[in-house]
Amino acid sequence: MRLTTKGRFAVTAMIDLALRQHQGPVTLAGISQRQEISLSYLEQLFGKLRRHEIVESVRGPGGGYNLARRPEDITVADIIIAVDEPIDATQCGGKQNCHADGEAKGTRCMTHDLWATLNAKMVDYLDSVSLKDLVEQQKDKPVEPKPVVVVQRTHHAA
Amino acid sequence: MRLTTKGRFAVTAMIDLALRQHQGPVTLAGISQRQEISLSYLEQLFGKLRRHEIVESVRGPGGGYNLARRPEDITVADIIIAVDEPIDATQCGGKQNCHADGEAKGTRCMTHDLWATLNAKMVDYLDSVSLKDLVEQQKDKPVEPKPVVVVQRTHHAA
DNA sequence: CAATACCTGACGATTCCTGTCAAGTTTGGT
DNA sequence: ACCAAACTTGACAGGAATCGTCAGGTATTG
Repeated sequence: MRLTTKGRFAVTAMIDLALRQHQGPVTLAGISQRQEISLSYLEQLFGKLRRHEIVESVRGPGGGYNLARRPEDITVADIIIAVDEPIDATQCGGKQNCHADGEAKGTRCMTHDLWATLNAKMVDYLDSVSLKDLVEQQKDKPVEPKPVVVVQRTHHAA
Repeated sequence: MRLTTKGRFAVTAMIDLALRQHQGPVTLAGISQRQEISLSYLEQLFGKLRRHEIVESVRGPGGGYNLARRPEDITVADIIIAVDEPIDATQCGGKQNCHADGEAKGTRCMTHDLWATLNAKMVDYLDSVSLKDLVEQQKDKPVEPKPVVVVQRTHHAA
């Protein structure tokens, strides 16, 4: 799983959509204005989200996008995977020399397990966060001035 | 924290280095051949790793790179941060409109917490894995008799 | 007709990865 | 001791891919 700004934009847009969808279809133009994301980029993103059946579109005046599922059934992982699509496995996914012989036997695919585990952890976490969580979290603390917390070197308590 | 193939290459190379450094300095040419990473790219990567004092260089014939610290004191997070350097905070790190006012008050920096938390989780995990762990993990199960997965000759693209 | 989704193409900017060349350091011959 | 060669790092240039935007069009529906 790749983690870039693309996924961040998609999640941001989806949160905006989730916040407003009770008012009927939400237009991309509105999201564009509120979140300061270019309309063209949103179109690309929502094209992918629609094809992954995360959102549904309504055409014509008064149209826009709706969530295709309940907010609690849409996770951050769903969104990121939808827009980042070309996930490669672990460098050796298709290559035949992953556990191949040769002098580099041990070293060739050493990173396979590492990335697989890392990827699993990330997906695991992102899949545990739903749109509903994000929306509610936002409502709980609207604009709280919180001190910058530096999370560092803590032993992972997964 | 960004997660791209760049970090993966760096970690792969560092594992190769960790495995061989007891034989003296390890050349990038060797790593390039064994791990199939272009020499030029390795040079750039190790330039950053050296400036971050993760590796040390020895010039001249017989030269190469050594770990600057013990394997157990070098984490995957160190490596990825070294080569990916331009970590942005969370989109609003430097912007003043993170918790700014305006009509989009609630939605503007909604993703701040999400990405901050995600980032912390990732760094947390990556920081819990040292080079020593990776090397030992590899030695534990050298070539486990795992069922050969289907060798699909898809586009060899990454 | 107007508003909206939806598609295509093109574009600058940034990043990814490779190729080539210059500079430094040790080795070995003379 | 000296010079040339071999080996290595270090730095610059450039193509390839991606990122994000812009402009234009078509289709659908109120």
